[in-house]
Amino acid sequence: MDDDLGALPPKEDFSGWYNELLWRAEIMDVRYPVKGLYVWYPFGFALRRNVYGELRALLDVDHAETLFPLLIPETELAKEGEHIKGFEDEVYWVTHGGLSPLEVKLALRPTSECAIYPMYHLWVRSHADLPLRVYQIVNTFRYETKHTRPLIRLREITSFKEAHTVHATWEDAEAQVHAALALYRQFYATLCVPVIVSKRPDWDKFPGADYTIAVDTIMPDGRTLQIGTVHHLGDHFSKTFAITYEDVDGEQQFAQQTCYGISERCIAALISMHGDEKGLVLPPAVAPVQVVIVPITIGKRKEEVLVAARVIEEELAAAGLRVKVDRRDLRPGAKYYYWEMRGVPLRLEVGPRDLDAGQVTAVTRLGDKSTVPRASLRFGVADLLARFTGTLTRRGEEHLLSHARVVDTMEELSVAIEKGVAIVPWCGERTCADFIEETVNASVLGTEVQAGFSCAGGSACISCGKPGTGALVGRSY
RNA sequence: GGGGUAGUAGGGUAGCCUGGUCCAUCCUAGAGCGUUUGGGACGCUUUGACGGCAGUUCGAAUCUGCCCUACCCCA
Repeated sequence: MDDDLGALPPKEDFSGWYNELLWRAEIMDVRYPVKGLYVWYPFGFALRRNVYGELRALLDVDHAETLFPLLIPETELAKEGEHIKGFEDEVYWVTHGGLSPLEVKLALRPTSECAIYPMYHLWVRSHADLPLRVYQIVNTFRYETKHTRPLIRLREITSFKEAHTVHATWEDAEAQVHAALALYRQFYATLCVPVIVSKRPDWDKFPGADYTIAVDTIMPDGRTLQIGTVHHLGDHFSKTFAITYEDVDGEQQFAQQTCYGISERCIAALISMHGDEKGLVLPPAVAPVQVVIVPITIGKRKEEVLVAARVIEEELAAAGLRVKVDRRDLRPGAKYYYWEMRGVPLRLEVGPRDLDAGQVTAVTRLGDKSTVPRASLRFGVADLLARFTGTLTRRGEEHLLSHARVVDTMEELSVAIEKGVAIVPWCGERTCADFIEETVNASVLGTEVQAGFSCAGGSACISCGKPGTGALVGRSY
């Protein structure tokens, strides 16, 4: 009766749309009986594997993957005062082994500095050991008290990629900060997710860092989502954990460090940026299924069509594509909706009419329909996928542009903040930031803003009128 | 952090005030059989639940207490 029964809630209702999409597309099952912990469905996990595969490939060029323990003794965690202050409210503690109380409580890592740096103390001996670049992909735990949300605010972050580097000089470490940012830009480019990079205000930096640079994106409702951070740690932790090296002159020096991380929020961003009311829309680079073949089997020619579909599957698989023939006993239309929900970039339809015409019908996830000659199918498919990626990138950039404004009055800022982010001149003083935040009910997210649009604005601080520079203001998740 | 609303089968709902014929109902839900297949097929058969724990009671989805979970609003 009602043709729209299968559609998702409108994307304007972002919360409803997001929650329903996560289970309808089989990304996360939110029914696990502990608050803030969720289950990856196999399909969601396949997506996760592809996304993190891209991240690994970028890191593996000059980082080594490793794995440190989940448990951190209280004695190590408490060493760095500023750091522990930033996390003490949200640490989970292991207090017992069986029925016996532990002599030293063990923390479930909220992040791994205090697990890794005691070992760096042992590993780093000489300038020849530097730079040291290591990363791991692990789960971390934070006792979140605000509303938890799958992939966005979790008590168990299941997919935290954290890199920890050690360098001889502060400048070397700063160069690593820039290298890490370049790497993250490249990562998000493969996901077709546009980003805004900015330097967090001093009061919002990572506990124990010299400074923090963050990567944000803009969600469909205009709120920002922090999807990556890069921290220059200076010698803050190396002094605490005695990470020293012998320089060329034989002198002991404190090392300079950085760390930077990305969590499964990258998948929340990916899903939210591209999805629509039919479901996921995935870039070919990470789609678990890149091409789905739907055989149109009618009556007597059923076998012939199935054979043709299998041959196409083998041909495309041999070309390195993730391809699947949907042989289930369902109407073709039901299969179209099924794969659209799961974001498959390209659907190929093979039926008697296509066989007779020596072609294959191709429909992209965004609904562009064409026919590809059977003889040059490989190239036709590769071309369609490449164009599809280009379209997603362009759409993403347009979304970012249409939700960002450069303004220089409080009135304009109030208006802009209703729909997205704004760049406003700010003098850098905390009191002015507080005033801005209270006036428009948003946050001053950062300075030295880099995005795919001009960030030049007036220079008189929007609050006090003194000289200022462009600051990013928005409401964040 | 403060306030609200709600948890009934895979999903959506009714029932709750007023405890008892309640075998509740709908669905792109599951299983089976058959006919089908160029945008969500149809018929028949069938499966399955009262968030958890305790209490009141002859009897609890319904009343009481605690806990868990989810969603919304405000800071």
